[in-house]
Amino acid sequence: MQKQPTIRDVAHAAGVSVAVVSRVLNPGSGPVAAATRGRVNDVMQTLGYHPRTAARELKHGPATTLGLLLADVSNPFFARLADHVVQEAHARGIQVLLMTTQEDDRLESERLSTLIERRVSGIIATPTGNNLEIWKKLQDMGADVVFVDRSIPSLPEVDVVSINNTESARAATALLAAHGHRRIGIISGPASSTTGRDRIAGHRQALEAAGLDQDDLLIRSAAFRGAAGGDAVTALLSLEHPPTALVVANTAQVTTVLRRLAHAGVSIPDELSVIVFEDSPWTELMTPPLTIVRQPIDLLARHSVQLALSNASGQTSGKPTTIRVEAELIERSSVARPGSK
Amino acid sequence: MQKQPTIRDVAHAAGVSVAVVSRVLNPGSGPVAAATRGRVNDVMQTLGYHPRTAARELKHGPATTLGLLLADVSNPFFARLADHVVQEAHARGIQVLLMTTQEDDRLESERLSTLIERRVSGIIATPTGNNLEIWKKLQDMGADVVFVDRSIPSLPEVDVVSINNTESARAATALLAAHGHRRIGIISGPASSTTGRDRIAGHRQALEAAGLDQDDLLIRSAAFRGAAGGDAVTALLSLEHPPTALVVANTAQVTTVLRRLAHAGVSIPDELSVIVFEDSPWTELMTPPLTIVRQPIDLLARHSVQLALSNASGQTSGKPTTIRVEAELIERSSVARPGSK
DNA sequence: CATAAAAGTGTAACCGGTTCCACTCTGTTT
DNA sequence: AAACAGAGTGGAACCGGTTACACTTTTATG
Repeated sequence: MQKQPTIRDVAHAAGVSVAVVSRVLNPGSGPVAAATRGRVNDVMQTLGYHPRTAARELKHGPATTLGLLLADVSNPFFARLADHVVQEAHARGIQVLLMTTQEDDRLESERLSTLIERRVSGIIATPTGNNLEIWKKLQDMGADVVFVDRSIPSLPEVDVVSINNTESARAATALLAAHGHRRIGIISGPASSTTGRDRIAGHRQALEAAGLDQDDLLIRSAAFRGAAGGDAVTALLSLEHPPTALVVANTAQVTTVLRRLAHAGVSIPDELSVIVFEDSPWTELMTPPLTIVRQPIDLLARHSVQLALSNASGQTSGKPTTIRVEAELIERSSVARPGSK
Repeated sequence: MQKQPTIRDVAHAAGVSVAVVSRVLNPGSGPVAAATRGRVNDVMQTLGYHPRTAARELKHGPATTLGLLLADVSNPFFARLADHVVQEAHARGIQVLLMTTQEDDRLESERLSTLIERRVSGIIATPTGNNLEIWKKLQDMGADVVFVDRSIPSLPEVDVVSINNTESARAATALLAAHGHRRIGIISGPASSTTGRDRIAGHRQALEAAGLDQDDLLIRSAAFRGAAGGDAVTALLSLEHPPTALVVANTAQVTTVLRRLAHAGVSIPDELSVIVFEDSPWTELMTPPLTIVRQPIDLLARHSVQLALSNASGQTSGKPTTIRVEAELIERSSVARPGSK
């Protein structure tokens, strides 16, 4: 990497002071004669000058970088979220530092340290649920943290953008109940996650509204990573009274669940009706096409970026904002009446 | 964001000079008495001190940030690539600035400017194919550019990591030929992309080796974005002599192709044998499970990061490196003998 | 025990921008 | 004609780290 020209090189070559060059660089920061501006611009062009972000950021904090801290990006849900966040940020001239936690507390805390050292203007994160002290510290430092998808109840001061998990799960289970199912299973996220808990709560609401028994054996919490979804399926199928319908409310485990069902030779929807929380184009290509809960990822992203940046620009309303967007239940063909087997 | 403590605050509180604090911060940069080190560390702890990356980067270039410039991250292929790149980078203490081009030259050039201004230590990119001058300039600046997945032939000086596209497509088409297919179609990426061209070349090699006619009507180039894949399917199906087998060599268009086939009521593999370049878990869940070409994304990522960083550390071998990893053809059930209809 | 070598520490310059303030030079107002 | 506003510019301090160098104190060596 050979030496790049600095602002002083440009100033010298253009026969002006660095202050003038800086003003050319930041229109509105002071007056510059049109002729001078032209000359400076020409020099910058021929010298191939690019101002260094690092130097600029030394003065003021970087209002130009956003930290995006996700569990992982292999999961298409997070991938699409990342894509939209990046686009929203770029549209505002902001760059995104992407980090992943692999759902691991220790990694999460390391990533957070890095973000603190970078003095990023905002952080959008799917928290693992631990590292409470660090999140609190970040808040005290005045960092603009937004939790997306999940949240941490013991940190009520943080802005949150998520889908209405309770309602989505309620609607899914209600649909199955309406088809006449009386034993409806659910495989949700870990109980330590708000998404996991909220979806189970919604499920229970629907059961109660339909006047159905609440059999805790039909409620399974599976970790986000690994093959926990498959194991939950096996457990459900080997029950004395297995479910006739299943809500897969853990997006990260949908494919492992379906694989296990296929291996077990369970036919959908004849033997088992299925609704999945997942919006991949593949769900429609399955045989039968799957009934899904679609999460409006673009909205999640837009609101998150907006919150992270509006806070940064000092519009601290004081109260933390919680935005809950509605998911959409899309009926296809994986739900039928029970007992058609 | 309230005022954060600086190195001078720490120095003052610990009763030492900033030089000592800096040495504590960077072990190996000079001697510090054990007692002093302890005291300084304690002070940093209680003050909640975090050194600012921006200040550190002012001195030397940032050997700590990598630019990752992808088409988009909605595409699971790029998403998994991003995931692995981030993990590899984190393992080396490097952060990743994620940017997307949406396959748009103008956006690409904007992103590149940003990366130049940040003086990132390396760039891993899937180039759109344009912006030749900027890439060249980056090279002249001594930036460490690595093209991954695709490349630009007129920039032979850049390191490239990709799969062996020609061989992968050849193997796919050869498998279909071995099953007795004589009219084999291919839907590949745009002719402007190396992946698109190379896969078509491999396809032609296989046809020739099998002694089959080369009917250009069976060779379709579809853009990466939009629904071009579906349209290509329609075109192929409405041919006077439609193909009996199809290679979908454009990962971004696999689902649009399959959707169109489903809508057209084409049954796989009875009416049409299919091989897709795609490694989603969903391919195995389809009816029938799809025969696929699996791309070793982890290897692509590992090699890219390695190249981007090894160059950065001054091990410029002089000659550009090209690493080609082999894809794996995984036979499942979407290929059968023709005419079983 | 003399003396060289090494350990421990502090001062100040530097990285490359931004910005406050002083200054000059027009053109305008009374 | 004096007073003044404001455009245009430059000098120098500053942001928060790193580091070359000078200096003092220990420790090792013959």
